[in-house]
Amino acid sequence: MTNSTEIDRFRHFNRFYTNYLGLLGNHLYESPVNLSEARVLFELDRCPGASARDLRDRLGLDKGYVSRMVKRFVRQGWVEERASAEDGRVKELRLAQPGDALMAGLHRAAAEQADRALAALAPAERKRLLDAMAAIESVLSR
Amino acid sequence: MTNSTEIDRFRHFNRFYTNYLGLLGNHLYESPVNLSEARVLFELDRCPGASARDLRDRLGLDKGYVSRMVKRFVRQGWVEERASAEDGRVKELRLAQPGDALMAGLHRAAAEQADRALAALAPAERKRLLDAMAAIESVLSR
DNA sequence: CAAAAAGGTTGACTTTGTCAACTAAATATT
DNA sequence: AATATTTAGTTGACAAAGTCAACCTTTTTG
Repeated sequence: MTNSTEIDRFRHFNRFYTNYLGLLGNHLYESPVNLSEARVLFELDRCPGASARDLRDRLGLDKGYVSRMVKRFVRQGWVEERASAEDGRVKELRLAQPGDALMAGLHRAAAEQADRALAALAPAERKRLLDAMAAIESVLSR
Repeated sequence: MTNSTEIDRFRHFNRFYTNYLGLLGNHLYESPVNLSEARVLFELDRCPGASARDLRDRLGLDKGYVSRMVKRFVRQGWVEERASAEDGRVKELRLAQPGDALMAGLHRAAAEQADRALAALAPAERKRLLDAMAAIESVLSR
């Protein structure tokens, strides 16, 4: 059993950061996609050729939800699908050009927002923040 | 304009932690409340006597959504409301005993989950994680 | 080959969240 | 003091987000 103040600190941060991300995330408004959709597009940007299965595994989304989402993205021309050579059941998904453009816009908006958040900090604090983020990720990604 | 790799690092962490919280948050399943509801109850636990207005300000929720949520909580006996002495429009909200019990259960479940996450780490890593969390919170809460 | 498992689709549905119009109380304006 | 404006909360109607289970097809396993 972990020390209970450690548990409290851990939980406190998670609440804090849930709130913080909620504030940030609201700026995703005025975009044509919601958070889950943005995550899917982002994943396809990062991993062209991923399958719906990959997406739902990596992002923890529902089967039917992803299926419909992808279908809509294809209809909108953002994503294209092509049958996998190895497995006749799966479709490889990748961003089509309009999807790239959309992602570029999302990236730009997100970068501007990140910039605003970081620019408010003194250089030393910014370093402290980014080092701490790297530390967390390094500890938790195992 | 912030250094672009700083922006990338910041955004990278936010994506990473969104995923991480998503994984954690799914354990809130098998609970009778969803994330927003849990946040509201948590806030009432922390700040007895808060108004619906306080809740929607602090948590960024919709007026009508909060109103209905509170109404349901009252019906379920989790929350009690009493008219404010100073302002006839507002109702002071606080957890009733069954709400306290519910919160205790949520706290216990969340603590167990946190414990599982932390117990998987070596003491040195755990310290590194918690220090990093404290650093982030201290930098960002200004 | 037959049976079981896995990827994906679809219809029906629930949950979650939003919007705008409204009531009543408080505050500001003349 | 009377009127206008603003604010807390409520409500109906609705939209968005997400879930569930049945189903078809292809692949894998026994």
